[in-house]
Amino acid sequence: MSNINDVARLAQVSKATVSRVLSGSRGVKEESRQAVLRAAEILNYKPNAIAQSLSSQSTNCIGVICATEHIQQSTGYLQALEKQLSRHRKHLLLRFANDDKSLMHAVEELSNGMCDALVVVGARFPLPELPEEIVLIDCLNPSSGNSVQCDRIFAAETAVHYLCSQQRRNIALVNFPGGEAATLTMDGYRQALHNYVVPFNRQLVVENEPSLRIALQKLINSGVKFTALLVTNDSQAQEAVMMLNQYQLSVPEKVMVFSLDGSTRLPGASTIPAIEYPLENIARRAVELLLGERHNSDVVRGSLLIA
Amino acid sequence: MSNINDVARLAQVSKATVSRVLSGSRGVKEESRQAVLRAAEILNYKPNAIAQSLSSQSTNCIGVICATEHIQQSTGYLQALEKQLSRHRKHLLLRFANDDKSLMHAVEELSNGMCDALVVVGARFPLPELPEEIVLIDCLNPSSGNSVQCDRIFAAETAVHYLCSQQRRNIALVNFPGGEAATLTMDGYRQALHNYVVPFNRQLVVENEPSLRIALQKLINSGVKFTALLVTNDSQAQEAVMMLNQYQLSVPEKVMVFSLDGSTRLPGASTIPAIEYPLENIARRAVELLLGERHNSDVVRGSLLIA
DNA sequence: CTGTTAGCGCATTCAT
DNA sequence: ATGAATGCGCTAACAG
Repeated sequence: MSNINDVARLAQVSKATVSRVLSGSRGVKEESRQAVLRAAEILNYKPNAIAQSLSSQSTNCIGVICATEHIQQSTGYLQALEKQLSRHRKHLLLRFANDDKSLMHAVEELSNGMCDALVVVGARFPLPELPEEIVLIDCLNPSSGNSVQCDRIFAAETAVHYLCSQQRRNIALVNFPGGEAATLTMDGYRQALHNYVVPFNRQLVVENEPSLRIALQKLINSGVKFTALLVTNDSQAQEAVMMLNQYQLSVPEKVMVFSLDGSTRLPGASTIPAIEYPLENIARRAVELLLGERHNSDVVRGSLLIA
Repeated sequence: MSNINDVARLAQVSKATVSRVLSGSRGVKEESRQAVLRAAEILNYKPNAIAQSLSSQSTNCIGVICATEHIQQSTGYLQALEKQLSRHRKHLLLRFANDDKSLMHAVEELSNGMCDALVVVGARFPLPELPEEIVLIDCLNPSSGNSVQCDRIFAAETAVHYLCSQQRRNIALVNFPGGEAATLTMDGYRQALHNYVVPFNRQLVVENEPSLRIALQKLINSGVKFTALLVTNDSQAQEAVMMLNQYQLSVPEKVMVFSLDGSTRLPGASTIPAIEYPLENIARRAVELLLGERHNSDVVRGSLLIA
C-alpha cells in the first residue's frame, strides 16, 4: 500500500500539502491540488485509517455488543444500527454476549482505545455495573444514563386493549424475568385491565421463570382459565403456539397469543398480533446519543401489528 | 486514559521496559516486572490498540460483509464467526450489503488499513470482481480463490434421496438465481433422480425468477404435478408452505417441502426437513483461511435434519 | 537486563 | 500557499 510520502514525492509537494488536499482544508493552489489528486489516483492511495486515528485520537469505530438470547430480534437492530452508523461514516465493531459476565468481558476488550463509544443491544439479563457513557438499546435495566427503550407500558396497554376488543378478557402474561421492563409491562397490563373493568388476577401472571416452556407449563398446571396470552417476543410466541396446540388449546380459537415485540418478523410471517417497534427510529436515536447530540433516556412507542 | 509514559514514570522504568513486560515479557528483572504490573494496575492502564496497530502494521480487525437478503441465515454465520474470531483475539468489523454495488462500496471503505482481511458472507447475487485475498463464505459464485462453500451437490442428492424414500418422486426444484451454486444443485438433483431411475422433467425446475413467490406461481400455473418441492433455504420454505396451503396443496400431505439450507432454524422450529450445515466448522475453516493457515477452497457437507 | 532512539502514517502547528 | 518539524502511543533495534 502506498503512503502519503509516495504521493507527496510523485506530486512534487510536501506531505502537508497532500494531507491538506485530501482532508478538505482549503488554501491550496489549484495547481498543486490537481497534482496531488492525480498522484493519489495513480497510486490508488487511501489515507491510512489507523494513522489517522492515532493522530486524531478518535477511531471511527462504535462497539456494539449484542445479546444472543433473542438473536432474531437483535439482528434487526444490527442492521438498523449499521445503516445509521455508516451514514455517519462510523464503523460497527461487533461482539456477542449472552450474560453479564461475557458482556463485561466484551466491554473490557473494547475499552482499549479501539472504539469511540459502546452500545449494548437487547440484553435480557440483569446488567452489571457499566461505564456511564455506554448506550443501552432495548435492555431490561437502564442502569446507565443513556438508553433507548421500548415503551413497555404502552405496549402492554395496547395489547390488552386489542385483546379486549376481541372479546378476550382472561389475559395471561408471561412477563420479562425482571428489571424495569417487567415492572413497566406489568403496570401497563394492570392499567389497561382497570380501564376495561377487568379484575386483576395474580394467577394469570407468571414471572421469573427460566424459560417460556416452564412458565407456560406452570400457568396451564395452575388450572386458571385464559383466552389470551401475552408474551414478550416472537420467538416466545412461536414456542407458546406450539405448546398450546399440544395441550389442545388451539391458537387463536381458544387462546389468542400476542407478542409484545414483533419488530423483526420473518418474511413468511405468522398471524400472531404484535407490537412492532420502528427499528430505524430506535437506531437513529441511539446513534444520536452515541455521537453526543443528546444526553438522556429515550422511550419509543411501538404500534399494533395485526395480520 | 493513561498511556505508557505514565506507567513508565510511576514504575520508575523506561517505556521499553513497560512494553516488554506487557507484551512478550521475557528478559526483564522480576523486580521491574512487578513494578510495572503494579503501576499498570493502579493506573488501570490498557495498551492503546490503535498505536499498537500502527506500530505493528496490523490491526486485529477482520471486516465481515454480510448479505442482507437472507439475514436469518447470515446471522448464524455472524455468531459463529464472531466466536471463532474472538478465540483468535480478532475483532469483527461488520457491514451489510444487498447487491454487488453496495458490496463493492463496503469493500472499498474497509480497504484503508483498518482491516487485516475481509470476508463476504451469504451473497446470493453475482459477485463483482473482488481482490483475490477476500474469503467467501456460502456465496453463489466463488470468483475469488479462498472460499468456504456448502456442498450443493450432496445437499440436493440427499434431499432427493430422502424424498424418494418417502415415496415422493415428483420433485420440483426452485433453484438459486444463478452462479455455480445453481449448477451444482442442479447436478446433484439430476444425479439423484438418475440413481432412482426417475426421469428428469425440465418443467419441474424453476430458475432465475426474481422471487420464490413468482417462481412457485409459475410452477403451479404450468400445471405440472409435484409431490415435493426443493427450495434453497428456510425462509423460502416458509413462504412456500404458506403459498401451497393457499392453493389447497397442503404441506406435507400433498406436497412435501424441503429446505436445502436450514442451518439457522428458529427455536420454535418448523417440521420442514432440511439440510443443516455445521456453522461452527464453516466459521472455523473460514478463519483458518483468513489467518493464512491454508489457501484454497473448502467444501462443507451438511447433514439431513428431519423433525 | 534496560534505556535511548527511531520509526509506523498522518494531521497540525509554525515558520517562511 | 507550502515545507519542516512535532506528536499521537507503541514496538523494535541498538547500545550499553
